[in-house]
Amino acid sequence: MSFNCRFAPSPTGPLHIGGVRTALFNWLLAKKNKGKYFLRIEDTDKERSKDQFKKQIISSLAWLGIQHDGEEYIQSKKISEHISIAEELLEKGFAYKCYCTEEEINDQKEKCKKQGIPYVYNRKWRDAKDLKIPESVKPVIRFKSKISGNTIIKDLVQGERTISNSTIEDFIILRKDKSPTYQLSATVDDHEMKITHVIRGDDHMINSFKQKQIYDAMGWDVPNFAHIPLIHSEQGKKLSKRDNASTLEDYIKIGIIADALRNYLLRLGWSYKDKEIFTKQESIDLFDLNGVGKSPSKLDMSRIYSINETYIKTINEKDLFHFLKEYISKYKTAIDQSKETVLLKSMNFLKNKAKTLEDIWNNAQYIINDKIKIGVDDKKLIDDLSKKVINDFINEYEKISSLSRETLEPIIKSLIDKHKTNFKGVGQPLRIALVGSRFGPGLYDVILSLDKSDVLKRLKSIL
RNA sequence: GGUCCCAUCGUCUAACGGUUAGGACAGGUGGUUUUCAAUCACCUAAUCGGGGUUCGAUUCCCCGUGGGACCGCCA
Repeated sequence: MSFNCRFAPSPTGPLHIGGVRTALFNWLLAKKNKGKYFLRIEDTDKERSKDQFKKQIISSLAWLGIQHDGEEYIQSKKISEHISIAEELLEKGFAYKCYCTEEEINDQKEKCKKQGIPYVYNRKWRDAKDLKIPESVKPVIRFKSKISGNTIIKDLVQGERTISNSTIEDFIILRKDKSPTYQLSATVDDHEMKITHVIRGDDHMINSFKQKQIYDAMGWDVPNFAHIPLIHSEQGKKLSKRDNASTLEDYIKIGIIADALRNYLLRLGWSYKDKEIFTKQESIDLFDLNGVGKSPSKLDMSRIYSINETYIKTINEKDLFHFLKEYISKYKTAIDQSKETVLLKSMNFLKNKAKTLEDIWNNAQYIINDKIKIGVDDKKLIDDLSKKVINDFINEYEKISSLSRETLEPIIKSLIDKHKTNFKGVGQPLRIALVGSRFGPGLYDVILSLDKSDVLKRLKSIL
């Protein structure tokens, strides 16, 4: 059996984290089964579709490492084919022209609302031999939905789903301006693209029942459906654009790395035993629809940070540095080559205190900025004794010919003895002078990462 | 309101009729440490309620309760 999957977003806004997960699941299923994964841009809403969003969707997915097979499929280019299918359905008697005006429909909806009964289009023109066709009204084409019986979909995630056909109205497939609606376009395209597995959000369940009827009418094979539960906000509602941190961009901005987010999204709604960390290859090998749960899951920021931290500490430092550089070039100010060299050498300890790339950036500020800023509270900690300590350190430090942890350690120890204090009494003033804060990387790491002249300059300037 | 659906620690989830209900994140306590972090050890914490079926229900069925999705000439 062949596996053709697709992700079909509409470019009407930035790519949503829920959409990203849908794309991931489609990609995973295709890759696992040696099938194809396609990207289809559903841009038939001319008003709201924007080219910038199309680009953003493609680059976001690329960032995550989800590469689609072939060219992206642009739905708007296929409109004439969609229209001809609508006409075919009309000819074969599976669809009909409806001359109701929008006002007429709205009136009916109003009435139903007042009476508290559910609105269903009254099928006025479904079998309207006796009705006079109004000259002034441009018709829409409606699909003749089944009136009785049930439709069953064997959903790969949800199991067997049944709906009473009477609850599905005669939905519109061609608008009065002759443009196809989603129900038609998506169905025709999925058929044209030979899609075998449609993985999409649970909010599409009803659409699958409608679309199945189009497949049946055309005599086409119905694809397998898998409706995955939605991702909820912390408030427990379907994620909307108003929720913060709901677009991919928001996570990239705070310094989440792609593999970590991919791993997080993978485990949101899917699981494999007790395993938490999956390489990309493992996720392909182990993924299957049986592992997808049925209930919606909430976004958990602390989990994202935690997985990101795991990745930051696990991946090799060269790769990490590469990600950091990419991050800096996008969101921070550029740094020069010599600083980059120091940074690369310092990754091994800068990363230890970081949950995100932004944390690494912050930890590295004392390297990046020649002029360090000392906080007010930290400045207060520099008393006369501190200055004596710093001064003593300078004298000893200047004498050292080869700098290393081994040569530095005896100096610190002797200063602790001399001033009858503890490590904090010596380390804190030095760290403040060097980093600008009493918090920071390990003292030896700091001293060794800076040039000798730089260390002296910083220490002297505080005296 | 109508239709469809979901329900295990705060969160993500494991246990596909038999476990002291497991893991991870978060939270807490303690050890270590060079500040902050990290790390190590330990702890707290869940089967929504009620009925069945069964020798035995987290698991199967029914009814409540709670939550969600959909109800566009948007996709």
